[in-house]
Amino acid sequence: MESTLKIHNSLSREKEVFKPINEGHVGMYVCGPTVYSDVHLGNCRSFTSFDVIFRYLKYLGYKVRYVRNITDVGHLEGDNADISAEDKISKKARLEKLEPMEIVQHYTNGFHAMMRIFNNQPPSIEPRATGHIIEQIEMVRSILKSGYAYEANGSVYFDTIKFAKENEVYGKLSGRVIDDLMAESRDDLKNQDEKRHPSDFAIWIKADPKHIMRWPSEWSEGFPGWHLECSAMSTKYLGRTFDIHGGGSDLKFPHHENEIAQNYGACGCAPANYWMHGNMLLMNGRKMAKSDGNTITPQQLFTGDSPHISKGYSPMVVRFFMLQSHYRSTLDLTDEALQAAEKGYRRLMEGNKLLQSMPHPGNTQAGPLDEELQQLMQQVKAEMDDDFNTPKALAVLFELVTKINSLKAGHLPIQEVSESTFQQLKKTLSDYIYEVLGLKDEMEAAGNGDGPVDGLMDLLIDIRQQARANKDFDTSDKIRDALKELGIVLKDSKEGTTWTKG
RNA sequence: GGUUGGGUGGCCGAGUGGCUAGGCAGAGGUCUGCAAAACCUCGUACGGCGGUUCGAAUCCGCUCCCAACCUCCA
Repeated sequence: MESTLKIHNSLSREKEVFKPINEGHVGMYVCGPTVYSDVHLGNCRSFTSFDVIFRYLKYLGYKVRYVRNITDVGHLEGDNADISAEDKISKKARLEKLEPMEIVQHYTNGFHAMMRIFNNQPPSIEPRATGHIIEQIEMVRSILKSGYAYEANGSVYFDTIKFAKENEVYGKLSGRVIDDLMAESRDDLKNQDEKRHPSDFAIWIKADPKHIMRWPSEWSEGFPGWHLECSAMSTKYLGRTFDIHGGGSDLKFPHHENEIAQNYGACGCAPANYWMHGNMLLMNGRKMAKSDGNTITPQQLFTGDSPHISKGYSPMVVRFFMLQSHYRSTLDLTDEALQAAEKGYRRLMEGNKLLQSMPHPGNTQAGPLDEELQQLMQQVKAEMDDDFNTPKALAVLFELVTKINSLKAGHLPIQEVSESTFQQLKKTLSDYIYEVLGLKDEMEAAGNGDGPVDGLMDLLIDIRQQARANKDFDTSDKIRDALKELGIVLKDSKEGTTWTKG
């Protein structure tokens, strides 16, 4: 497979030509959610970005194994979390008087439901940390064996200083300066006296007596540290070194940096060739934060039940809104921007619908327009090949929509468009909109539905046409206005009248 | 304080050393019974100050501001 795909690699901070380890196959690991609360809208953006990446890789013909984990143990509360902190799931379970696995199940279900609402495809494998305790213990053993970890009071810590001294890789991804790291004195340890150095992190944590989640091991009854699950599960399902590792940019440090250290520590090799990081979602130019009220849940966004927005926006409008920015840029969520996205989304979908309903007249001869269309279609792919540039790809799709509308209106000569280009255009547009970008048509289409509505609409349109023919504009406008009240918009054209919802 | 990434027209958002991004909003026009939709035309935008260059929003330096992560303080 000749690949022209370029991916921005966070490790090199440059766009690199994508070369998979196994020709035609891609192994991709994306850090999934810690299921201790409802999905955050920012997470939805991140997973949507990787969904499009997953979709496009498949569109290119790759056989993709997409692994996205569920973290259901090990992620600790608080900053610089360690032995003194509490596991997020465990804490929630204690507060709500539920089994930890009830918490996990509840929020996993919610997460899945939300992914479906955003039309994100499920990953190929979705492993859970608690389902891979054995693999994680195995990995702790390997790291201990290679000398990059030490045991203290039943917990096991990764020795970052030793690792950093002996390997060039620590800090490379996040740009940490190792000298600064080492310069931190032992006085910084405070009550983390089990650690030899502040930057060391736990890979196995001895459970204190009141901790609910615990598994036996040779070091203690305890649980694995956060970061370890991803190292263990990516290795298990994708191999020691695989193609793409993704996640939100907030995971670069410490999570991904430590993951890399663990994998090197366990097998002496890099986990992934390409690291990809999505950027954050802002609202009104500031970060979303519950503390100052600058936050909105996906549900509120859909219903409009929030002081930050004037109305509800459908999931596909939100998805389209996200796709209009590049995954590596921050995206500012504002009411105005969402309104613009809603109109843009509809314009795109209407354009495609119109195209799909247009017949080719036959007897045409390819002219300049034919070539122009061919060029635009190639450009869509070129934009996606350039580090999944969805905003540029969309811009080109909009140029095609303008052409389509002009063809329909007779402003552009359809005689210049060959049958094969026309069919190709139909396929390209719908492939990109539905398969690659993962948009869905939320508007009920006219004409191809079932049930009595279509018949009723035909009748109303017919009555209105007659009224117009009789210059009875009171009646015709009454029909149009009343339908508009019901959310149905009539569109008149030379060929007749069509209708759309919304 | 450190690391990383940003500051683009009314809003969102691409991009690039000289050639139209795109969407939305706005102005004018075409079409229409009137609208809507659609099409055509229109905006001398690139945080600030210097520098390099024939030419910079795009490269360099300084400065201000924003965000994420980390650190410090509490």
